[in-house]
Amino acid sequence: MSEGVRTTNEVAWQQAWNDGEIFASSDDPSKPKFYCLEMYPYPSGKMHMGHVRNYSIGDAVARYKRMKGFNVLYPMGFDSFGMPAENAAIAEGGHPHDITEKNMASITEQIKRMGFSYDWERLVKSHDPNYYKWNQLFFTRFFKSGLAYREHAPVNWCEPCSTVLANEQVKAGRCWRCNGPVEQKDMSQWFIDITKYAQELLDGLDIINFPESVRLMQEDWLGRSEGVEIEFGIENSEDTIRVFTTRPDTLFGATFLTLAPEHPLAEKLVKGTEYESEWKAIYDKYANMSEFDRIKNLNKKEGVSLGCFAIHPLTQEKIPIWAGNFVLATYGTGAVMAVPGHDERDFEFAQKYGIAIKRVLVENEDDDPSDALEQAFTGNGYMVNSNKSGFDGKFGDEAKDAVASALESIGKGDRQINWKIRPWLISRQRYWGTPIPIIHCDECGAVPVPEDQLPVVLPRDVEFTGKGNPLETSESFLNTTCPTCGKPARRETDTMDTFVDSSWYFLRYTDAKNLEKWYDSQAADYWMNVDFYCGGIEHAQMHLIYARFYTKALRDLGFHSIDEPFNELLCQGMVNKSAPFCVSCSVTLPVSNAGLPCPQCSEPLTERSAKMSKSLGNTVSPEQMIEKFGADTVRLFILFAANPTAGMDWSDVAVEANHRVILQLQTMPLQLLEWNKPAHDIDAWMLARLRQRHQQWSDDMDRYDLRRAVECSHYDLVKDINWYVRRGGGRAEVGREVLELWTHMIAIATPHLAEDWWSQLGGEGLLAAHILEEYAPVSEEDQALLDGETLLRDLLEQARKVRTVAERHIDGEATSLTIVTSAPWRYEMASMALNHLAEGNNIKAFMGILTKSELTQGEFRGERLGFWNKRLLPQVFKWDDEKKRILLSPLEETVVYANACAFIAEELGLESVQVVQGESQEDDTQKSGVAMPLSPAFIYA
RNA sequence: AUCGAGGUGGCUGAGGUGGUCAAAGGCGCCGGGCUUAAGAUCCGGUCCCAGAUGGGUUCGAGGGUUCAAAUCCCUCCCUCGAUACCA
Repeated sequence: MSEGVRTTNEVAWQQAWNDGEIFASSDDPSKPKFYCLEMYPYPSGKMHMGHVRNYSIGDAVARYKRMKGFNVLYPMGFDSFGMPAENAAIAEGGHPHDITEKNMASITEQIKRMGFSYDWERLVKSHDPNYYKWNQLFFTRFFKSGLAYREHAPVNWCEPCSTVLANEQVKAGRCWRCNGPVEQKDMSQWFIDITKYAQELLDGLDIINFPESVRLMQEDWLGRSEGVEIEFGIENSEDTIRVFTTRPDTLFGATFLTLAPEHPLAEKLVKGTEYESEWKAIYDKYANMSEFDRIKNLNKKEGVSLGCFAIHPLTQEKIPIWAGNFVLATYGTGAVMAVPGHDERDFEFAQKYGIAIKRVLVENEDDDPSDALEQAFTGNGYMVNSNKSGFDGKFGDEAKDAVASALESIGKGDRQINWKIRPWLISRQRYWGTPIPIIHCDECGAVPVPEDQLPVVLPRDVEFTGKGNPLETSESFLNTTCPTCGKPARRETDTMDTFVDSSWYFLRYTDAKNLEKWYDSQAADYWMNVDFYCGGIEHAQMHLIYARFYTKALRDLGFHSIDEPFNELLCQGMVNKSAPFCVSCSVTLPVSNAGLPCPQCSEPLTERSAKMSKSLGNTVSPEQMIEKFGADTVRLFILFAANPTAGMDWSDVAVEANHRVILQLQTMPLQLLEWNKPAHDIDAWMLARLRQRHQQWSDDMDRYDLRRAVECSHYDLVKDINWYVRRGGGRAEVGREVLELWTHMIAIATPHLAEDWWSQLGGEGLLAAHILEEYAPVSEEDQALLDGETLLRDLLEQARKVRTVAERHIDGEATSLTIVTSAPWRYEMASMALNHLAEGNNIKAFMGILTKSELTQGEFRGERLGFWNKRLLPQVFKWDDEKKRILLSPLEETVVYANACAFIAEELGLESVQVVQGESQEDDTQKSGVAMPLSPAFIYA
């Protein structure tokens, strides 16, 4: 290593940032704010590559915005309540609190070692009573406003986790965390009514910048459907059955009604009849079946007749009432009108039980209404067979509307909107979460803990046996007095879902040190909403929907005035690494199988990239990588390997390559600061290039295209500088200017290296605190300079290619070169054609224009028209946009080359180089016919 | 099964209003020059066959439209993600 080149001491810079409190942020309404956030992690013991990627992206954005003069809030915290710590306590002894604190300490250290620019002062920990106190306060406010309530209802129970789960946490009938089966249990539980905000949550999706996939997932989850609730009378009964349908246009095809087995009317209708035992059987079978089993039995339609009849509201026909397993008690009214002709489920059911299938829609207007249905026709169609006037022939929305209106006019139907989303079940029968601040009193019922008695702190005197809720083992916690009547009472032992914690932590960050209040509403209004939120897509419908809901609910209670928490969401891709893969078994195997045949089929294995996981053993430890290459290398690699949203493959070779780049970059300040050459024409080019690079880089950063930004700052600029030097540049002033701006540009990915540069430059203070001045955009003169060098580089490449050929002809080494540029009329013809195309015209029409043009009159007509057809026409399509722009610009190729003759001669090792314009007076070469615009003829001698 | 997103050369990544597209750029790799040396830099190569500007086969597979398709249309396959009878 040459003298003066510094090896970056990353830890020292981290210390300096810390000592200088560079990243501490304060409210400052005079500056534009930027809130950059990553999803706060659960503190498992180690940082993994997914974290590193996530935070490398966020940190780059935060540093960029800070540099551009924004007042940046970039906080970090821990989602530190949750089951893993409690499970660890059960399995290994210890206390969840201690386990959590220990894990947090170690992961914090690792995160800090990466040099991320967090404001650690604002650290938020979910398990801190100063945080969860406000969970409790919000809950009591929700309770008072009716948004939170307790209800005895069937809920999802996960036995392995021994707690209930929210709907969102049941994935394919299994627990999102442990993948255990989920059963239905009737329990008294706490809910927050997110459904009140369903419409607003849906509407908000249009104004925020979420990835399309997330938007769709949330839309699906909210599940808005418009339809009609229809009332059916029951024969010989005062009762009625209401059903919800989105397809009122098929009402005339309803040949039976189906109730969920749990529907209250079902029991009533069969009570004491011969049908009771059959109904009871199906009720017992399905009412408590786990969701997982139910899904397994999907498509096995099963039902029983209830032995009575409903009255069709429009035709007064008698239609039988059934109970069926495929009707959900919790959606709509728990009852459906069955239209086997136009619904697949009803069709299957009707076929199985021999119920009539009636056609009431035809696909095409002139189709035969009496055609039998081979299968359900579920699309929109033209109404037929209604036997009433005013319906047949109507299609789609018009048909739905006609039926809905008819029902409304006789008071038998109401237009309604139904949602799939259910109230959020927040009770958990576990210890390690926020205690729900409720006291149960025999006299007064469920009473919220008064706000001045909050927080209700988690007690330490509990036993972690793995059975039941540990809170129930704490007598000191359980026994209390009723805040209303003062009599002995019991505390609620359920704790809150950890997603409650993460539903407002971003608000707490805006005023995290406040011990008196949840947060100051002005602070929240100043910082919110989050401008850039980066995290994994796995939270698309849990966290990201709860957080949006909480923001709205808290707004309505006057805590702030923000509608949406997150403006821009970026879901970063996964970090993968190759693992053995068997093509014929289509299975990925642990890395221990590398080099061995497939254990199942004995075929040789190939490699395939797969998500890093412990089970495959294809993980890479961030700690080891930092140890070996430093944080800057890891960050650079991660940002450069792929777009933030794309999956990326970990590659050891590529990491090393990036490390070499870092080593090379370490030498740059020394090199640039030693420049002492005199002024040169190329100086202006270098500065123009610098402006261009800065502009590209800023544009890329503004679009969060970090890969391209890093390519620009860490790769392209190096090449530019090499070219500058090669062209004879090396002026001290230029070196300084380049280095100053460039230092800022490299700081977003490699901040430690940048600080080294800054100190070598003698920059004031720490670079991380330095705001980049407005930088001039690329001017027209700049563009001309840039274009000129582009031409020159192309020329050299072409000249080299021709040379080897030429030297065989002249039978020896060339010593001189004559460059013959195109004749002026060729340029003119090219620009005419390009303009013609740019105006959106057809190229075929150009011939007509050409024949009338002055260019093709007189003695040259044949030659020039031939040139167009044979040479220029195909070439017109070959030029890329840049070349087209150059051709249309005033820049003269001949002048560019002529000014660079000495350089060309030097580059090619020639004694002399001349440039002549084709067909000019100086041109005695006879070679101008070969020359094309931007592609001159070369004559070596 | 349904609904999204997507499949481009070792990787990354442009292009996608049909025409110089064998497909930009970058990375990696290979060869060479320069060097005491180098991670620096420069030149060349990197689908196959040629080697004085040529030929062949390519943009998941197959078919179609066209003078012309990576680009348009159809079918299929694969990958990833979401959903799980929502009436």
